[in-house]
Amino acid sequence: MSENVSIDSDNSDSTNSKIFRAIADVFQNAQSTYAGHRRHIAVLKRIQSKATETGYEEVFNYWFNKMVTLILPLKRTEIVGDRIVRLVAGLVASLDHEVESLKEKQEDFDGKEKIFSRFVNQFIRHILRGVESREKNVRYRVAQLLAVIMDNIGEIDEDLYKLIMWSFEKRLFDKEAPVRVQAIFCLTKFQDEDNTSETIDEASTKLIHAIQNDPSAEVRRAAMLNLVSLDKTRNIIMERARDVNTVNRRIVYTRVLKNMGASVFQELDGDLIGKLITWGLEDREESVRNACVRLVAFEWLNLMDGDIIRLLSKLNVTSNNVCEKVLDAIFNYREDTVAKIKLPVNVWDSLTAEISFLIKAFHTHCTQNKLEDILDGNFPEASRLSEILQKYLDLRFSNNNLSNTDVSCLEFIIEQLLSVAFKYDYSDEVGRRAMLMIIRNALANYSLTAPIVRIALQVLKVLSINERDFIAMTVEIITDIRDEDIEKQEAEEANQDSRFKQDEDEDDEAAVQSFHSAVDDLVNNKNTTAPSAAPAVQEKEVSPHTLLGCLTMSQFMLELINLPIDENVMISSLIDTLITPAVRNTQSEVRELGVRNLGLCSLLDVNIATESLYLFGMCVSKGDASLKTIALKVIADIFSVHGTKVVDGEGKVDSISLHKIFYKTLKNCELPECQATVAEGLCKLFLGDVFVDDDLFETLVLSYFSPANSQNEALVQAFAFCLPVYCFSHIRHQKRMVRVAGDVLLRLSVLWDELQTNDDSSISPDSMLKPNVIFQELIEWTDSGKVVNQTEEHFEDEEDTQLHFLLGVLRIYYKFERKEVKKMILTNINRFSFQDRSIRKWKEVRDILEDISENDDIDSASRSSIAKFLRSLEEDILSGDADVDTTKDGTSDMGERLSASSSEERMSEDEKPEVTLAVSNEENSNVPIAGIDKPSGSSDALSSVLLPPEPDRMLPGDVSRLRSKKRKRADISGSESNSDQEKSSRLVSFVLPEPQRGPSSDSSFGNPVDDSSFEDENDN
Amino acid sequence: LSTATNKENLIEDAVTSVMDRDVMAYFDETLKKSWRGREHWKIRNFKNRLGANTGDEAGKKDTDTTEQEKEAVKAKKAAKNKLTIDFFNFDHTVEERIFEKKKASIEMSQKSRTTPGHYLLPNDYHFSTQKITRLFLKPSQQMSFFSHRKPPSSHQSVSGTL
DNA sequence: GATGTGTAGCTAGATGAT
DNA sequence: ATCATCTAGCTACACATC
Repeated sequence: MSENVSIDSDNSDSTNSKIFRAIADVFQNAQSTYAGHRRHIAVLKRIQSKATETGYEEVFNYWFNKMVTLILPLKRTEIVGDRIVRLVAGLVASLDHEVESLKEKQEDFDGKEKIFSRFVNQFIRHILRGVESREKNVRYRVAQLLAVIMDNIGEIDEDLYKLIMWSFEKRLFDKEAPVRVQAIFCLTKFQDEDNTSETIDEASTKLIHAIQNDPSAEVRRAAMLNLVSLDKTRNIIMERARDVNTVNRRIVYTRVLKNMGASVFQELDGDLIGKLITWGLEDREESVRNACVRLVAFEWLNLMDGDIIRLLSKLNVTSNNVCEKVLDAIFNYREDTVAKIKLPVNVWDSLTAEISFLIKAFHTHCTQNKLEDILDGNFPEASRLSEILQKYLDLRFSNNNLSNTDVSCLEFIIEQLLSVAFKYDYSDEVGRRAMLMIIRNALANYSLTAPIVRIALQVLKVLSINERDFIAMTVEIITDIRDEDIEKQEAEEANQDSRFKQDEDEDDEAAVQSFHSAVDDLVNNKNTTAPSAAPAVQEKEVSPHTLLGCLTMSQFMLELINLPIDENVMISSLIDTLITPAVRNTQSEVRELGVRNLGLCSLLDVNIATESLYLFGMCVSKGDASLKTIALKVIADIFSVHGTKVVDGEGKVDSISLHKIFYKTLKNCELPECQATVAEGLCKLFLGDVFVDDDLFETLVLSYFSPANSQNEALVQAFAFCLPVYCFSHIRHQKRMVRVAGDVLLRLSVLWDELQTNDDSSISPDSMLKPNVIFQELIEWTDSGKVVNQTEEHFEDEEDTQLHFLLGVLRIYYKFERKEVKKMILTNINRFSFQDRSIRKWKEVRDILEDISENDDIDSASRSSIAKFLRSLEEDILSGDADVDTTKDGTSDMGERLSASSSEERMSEDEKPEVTLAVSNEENSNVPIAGIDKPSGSSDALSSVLLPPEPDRMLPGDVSRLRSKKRKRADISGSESNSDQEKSSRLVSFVLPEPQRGPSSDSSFGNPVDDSSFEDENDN
Repeated sequence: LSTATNKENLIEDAVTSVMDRDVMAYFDETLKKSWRGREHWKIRNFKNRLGANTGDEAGKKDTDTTEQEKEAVKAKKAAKNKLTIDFFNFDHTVEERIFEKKKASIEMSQKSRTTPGHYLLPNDYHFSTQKITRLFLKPSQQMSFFSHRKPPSSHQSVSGTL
C-alpha cells in the first residue's frame, strides 16, 4: 500500500510533503531528549487526526513507519533508539488512553477506535517485517517496540495476537540474548494473570521454559521477574535463589520476595521459606547474603513492627532451623531492636516456643559479646533458672493428656532452656547444685528426646567437678536406666494375665536371642568381666527402645570426653555391658549406634582402637551404606588421633587391607555417600601426614577428575577444597602432587580422548573436564609460590618441583597422541613459573621444546606458545648462565618413579638427556613404537581404561606410558614391572565406574594379601 | 607425661593455633569462590592476576588516571550524544537492507535450548578448614594440621578441644 | 577461545525535597 | 527528621575483536 504514495520532494506544498516534514520534525526533535515528548506526542496525534480527516491516513502511516524504520538498525546501547521507542510507546499509550476514555463516555468511540486499531495493526505488521532480519540490532529494536506497545495497549485483536505469538515463539530462541529478553517482555503481557485452572497458559509455559533453560542470565532474570506468580509457578520462580548467576540470586531477595510483602508467609510454605533464607544467608556471595539479611532483618521485621516473636512464629520456629541464623542477622544488623529487648521477670512463667527461642538466642548473643550488664539485668540466678527448667519438665512429664503439639512445644522450650543453662554463670554454688540435681534427675527418669539428652549432658559436664565426675554420673544414669527397664520387664512378666502386648514381645524374642548369643560370644572371646549387675538379671535384657536410649546417651557422653580410658574404669564397663553387645546386635539401628560408640571409645584408647580396627574394616566391607559410612568415619578418626601405630604389627590389622578398602569404597559409584566420606577422610589423613602414600594420593586426584564422579557433588567439593589446601599447606605435600601430576594428566588425557571418540559410552563426553583445564589446575597446584609458611627447606631441596612436573610431561609428550591434547599442553606451558633454578633441567625442557617445535606437526598457536616460553626461559633463567649445573639434581624421571615400587624411593642417577632426544626423534617420524611399549597401538591402552579390568589381563597397553628409560628399567628388573602393572590396573579402575562383576571384582587388586580378611566373618 | 611436657605442649599448641588460624583463614578466603572446583577455578585465577598487577602502583598516578579517565569518559559520552539521525534526508534503500533476511540461522542451536541442570547451583557442602580439621565423630574436637608438623611417625595430631 | 572493553545492577555517600 | 534523587565507584558478566 505504501508503495503507491510517492514522495514529490519538488512539490514542497503537497500535503504529502507537509505530513512528511511534520512527522520528521517531531522525530528529529524527539531523538535528542525525552523532554518535550508529551508535546511531541500531542503533535503527532494532531497530524494523524488531520491526515485521517483529509483522507491521508495512509500517508501518515507511511511516513510514520518510515521514520521508525530508521531507528531499527541502531544498536542496543544507542540512546537515540530508546528515545524514539519511548516516543512510539507514548503515542500508543496516549491513543489507547483516549480510546478508553471515549469508550467510557460513549462518544465518537467507534471512529477513533477503528482508526487506532488500523494504525496499530499496520504499524505492528510493518515492523514485524524486521523480526527475522539478518541484523541483530533490527531484531532487537523490533522486539523492543513490540514489547513497549504491549505494555501500553489495552487489547489487541485475535489475528494480531496470533501473529505476534507466532513471530515471537521463534524469537525466544534467537541467537542474541537481548532479543530473547525483549521477546520475554512481549510475551509477559499474554499471560493469564488470574489463572485458576490446572493448566498453565501458553505464554507462561514459554516463560517457564526460558527461566529454567535459557543460557543467558539476563533472559532467565527477565522471565523470573515477569512470570505470573501462581501456585504452580511460585516454586519455579523461587528456585532461582540458587541460580548460577549472582544477580539473579540476589534479585530473588531484593525484589521477588521483598515485593511479596507479608504475603510470603501465606503463599510460601514454611519449608520453602526456610530453604530460601538458609540459601541466602549462606550464599558464597556477600551481596546475596546482604540482600537476604536486609530482607529478613529489615523488611520482614519491619512488617512485624519490629516484633521478633511475631516473626519467629511466622517462620515456624519449632520446625525451622533457619531461625538461629535469622536471629543472628537481626542481632548483628538491628542493634536498635536488640536494645529494646527486655525480659520481664514473669516472662519465665509463660514461655512459648518463640519466646524461649528468643531468650536462648539473646543469651547466646550477650554471652558471646560479653554484655554482662544486659545479662545481669535480664537473666535470673542459676537457682531460679533451675526452678524454671523444672517447671517445664514437670509440665511435660507429669501430664498425660498433652496433645502432640503441646509435647513438641514443651520439648522445644526445654531444649532452649538447657541451651541457656549450658552457658550460664554457675559461680553461685547453690545454683549449680540445684541445676545439677535437676539435670541428673531428668536424664535418669524422663524419656527425653535425643537433642535434649545431648544438650542436657553438655550442661551436666559444665556442672560436674571434672571429667571423671561427669563420666561417673552419666554411666550411673545409664546403668540405672538399664536396670530399671529390666526390673520393669520382670514385673510385667510376673503379671501373666496381661497379654495385650503379646505381639511385640514375640517380635523382640528373636532380637533378644541373637543379642544373647552375641554377648556370649563376646564374653567367651574376650574374657572380660561380666557386668556388675546380678547374673540372674542377665536372663532378661533391656527393651530395644531403652537400649537405643542408653546407646544414644553413651554416644553423647563419649563425644564430650577426652580422658584416656585406662583412667576410666567406668567406661570399660560400659563397653563390656552396652557397647560391644550392641555392635553385634542384629538390629541395624542398634548396631550403628554400637559401632559409633565403639569408635568414640577407640579415640580415647589406642588399644581399643587397634583391637577394633578389624571390626570397623568389616563394617565397611560388609555393612550397608549407613553402617559403612559410620565405620569409615570411625577409621578416619582413629588414624587422625592415633596415627598409623594402630596398624601393621603383631595382631594388628594390615594397612594394605585397609588401603584396599579405601580404594574399593572410593571407586564404588553405587554408594556416593560412602565415596564422599572416604574422600573427605583420606584428605584429612593426608593433610595430617598420617598417610603419605603416593599411589593412594594419585587415586584421590584421579577420583576428583573422574567423569564417573562428576555428579557426586559432595565428593567433588571435598576434593576441590582439600586438594589445593593440601598442595599449598606444605612443600612436602606439593612435592607429592608433583610426583603424581604427570601420570594423572596422561591417564586423564587418554580417558578424555577415548570419551571423545567413543560416544556409545554411558558417560557423556562433557561430564569430563578437558585436559587443558586439568593441566591448568595441576600447574596451579604445583606452583611453589602458592605454598604457605615457606621455609628454607624450599630452597635446599630441588627435587620434585613444578619444573619436575613440566619436564615429566614433556618427556612423555608423544604419549599424548591426539593433536588437540598436544595443543592443550603446549599452549599452557607458559603458566609454569620460573622459580626453579635447576639449569640442567631447564635446558632439557628447552631441548625438548625446540625439538617439538621443529619436528612435530603443530599449529601456529602451539608454536608461538613454545616460542614465547623459550624467550622467557632465555631471559629469566638461561641468560648469561654458563653450562654449570647448579644443583645436585638427582634425576627423578616421572616414569621411573612409576615403575618404582615405593613412592618415597629416589631415582637412579643414570639418566641422560640424549635418551630423551632420541625418543623425540623416534616419535617425530610418527612411526608407532614397536615392542613392548605399544603392543597394539593406542586403542589397546584406551580400551583397557574403558573396559572392566579383567583379572587375567594385565593391561599391556598401560605399560606403554613408560618411555624408553622405563623400558630399559623394565627390562632390567622385570619384577618391578609387575608391581607397576598391578598399580596401573588398580588406578585405571578408579577412573570409571566398575561394571558389576560379582564378588570376583576384588581380584583386580591383584595383591597376594587381599582384603578377604574382611570377607569371611559375617558369612557364617 | 610429665607436667613440664604438658606445659610445653600447651605453649606450642597456643602458638600453633594462632598460626593455624591465619593459615586456615587464608585458605578459606582463597578457596571460597572455587567451591565447585573444576571449570570454575579459572575465574579466581583471572582475578588473582589482576589484583597482583595493580597492587604495586598507587599515589600520584591516581589523580592522573582519574583525570584521564574522566576526560576519556566525557569524550566518549560526547561522541555518543553526537549521533543523531537525519529524519529529513535519508537513504530510501536502507529499508531493503533492514528487512533483509539471513540465510544462516539466527536462532540458537537446538542443543542449547534445554539444559538438564536448569542453571541451578548444586548443593553447597560448605567445605572449610574448620570442617576438615574436625573429627567426624567428635565435631567439637579440632585437629591442627597446618603448622604443627612433626615427622609422620611420631604423629599425634589431635590437640585441644574447642 | 583468549583478550580487552563495555555494561548492568548494585552500593554508599552526598544532596536536596518534603 | 525522613525520604527521594543523584553521583561515583565497584564487580561480575556480556560483548567485541582479533
